[in-house]
Amino acid sequence: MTTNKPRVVVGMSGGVDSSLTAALLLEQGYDVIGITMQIWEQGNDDDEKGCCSLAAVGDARRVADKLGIPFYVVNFRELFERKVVDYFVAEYGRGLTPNPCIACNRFIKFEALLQKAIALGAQYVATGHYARIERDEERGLFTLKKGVDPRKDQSYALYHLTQQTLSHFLMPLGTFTKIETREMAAKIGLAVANKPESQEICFVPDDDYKAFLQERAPQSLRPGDIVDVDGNRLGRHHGLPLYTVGQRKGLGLAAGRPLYVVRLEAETNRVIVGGNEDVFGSALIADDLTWTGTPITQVTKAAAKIRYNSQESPALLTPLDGGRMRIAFDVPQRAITPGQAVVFYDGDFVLGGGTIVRPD
RNA sequence: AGGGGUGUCGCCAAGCGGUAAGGCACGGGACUUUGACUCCCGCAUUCGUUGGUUCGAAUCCAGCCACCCCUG
Repeated sequence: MTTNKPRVVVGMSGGVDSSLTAALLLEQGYDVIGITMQIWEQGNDDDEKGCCSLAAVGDARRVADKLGIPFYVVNFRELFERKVVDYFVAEYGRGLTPNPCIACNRFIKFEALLQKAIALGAQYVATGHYARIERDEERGLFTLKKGVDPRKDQSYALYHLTQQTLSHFLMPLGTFTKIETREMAAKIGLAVANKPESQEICFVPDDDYKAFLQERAPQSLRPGDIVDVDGNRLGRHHGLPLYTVGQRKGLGLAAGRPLYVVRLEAETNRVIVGGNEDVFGSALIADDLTWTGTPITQVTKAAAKIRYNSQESPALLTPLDGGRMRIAFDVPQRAITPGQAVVFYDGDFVLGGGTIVRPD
């Protein structure tokens, strides 16, 4: 009954990506086990969304059955609530803008799911992310690279991967484009081949995070002043968590020209607004740094990416005391947002990243 | 109480006799494994009000109303 085939646990969400991942690894000769993580109670289970939607257990199970692989459902609800949801709410409460997907990857997939896999006798965990994990034999290191499909590259959200975790992860879709994924999925007859892309925050109902905070942390929504960069009081806001740097919609201010959030001032509970030109900054301070390989300990040129949906940009990285890093961009960046992640690249390689503390 | 000015979409604002620009805000959609940005679409049968002139008025005339300024 036992074989020499390496065993891999595939995190199956019920979507095309993770489904094809399982199929591909099976084809490559792995001993594949499918696992769907239960992370949140979802009221409306006909609403498919999120990379890890509980609602999709049915789809995941059907794919597993079709592939003929063992399938399990694990309950990570408590952990998810603590590591992702609580973090999400707390960050907003501090006037920051969190990225829950990154926290989920870091604590749920890279830690909890991996532990589960090991407990099941697997050496690997595989996900349907569009990123490449390769082995650099010369240096004896694992590397994390961008996915080859520039439109789908998800390496940014994976920067918390380290040598330790990289050695246990497989992301076979990194060398394919989304189009190819769908074609392959259709070719082998996966019913989920044409499921729509996941999006929005998986644990927030109706894509309305503001209503979610309203219900879950109403005490964090304290009204305050909206002030322009010169200190003129322009209006009132309904609570800092409802806004983020660079935001235009929702201010309700008719100034003849668009106004954007320049920064959130937690100490005074004020939202500072200005013109688009006021939203640009050329440097930032980051902390909570992690590295995929060798840490950067001296001034280094690299490319840095400020948010999921943006291009990385050339910058000078300067290590500071206290585990911090100063990132100075060659070209000013729009809406440097505290709480978001900054990820460092060398070409296609992810070097590591950190959390944006503030513009500098 | 006199004199002057102004009243066009939630805000700002074109229009000056020929059948309501635009910006902001707002709503919807697209994009998107976070929040944003961006893009696309929508958004006054009606111009303070009542009459009048005219083939035809937001645009001309008169009364009324409201607000603003000045003088008392």
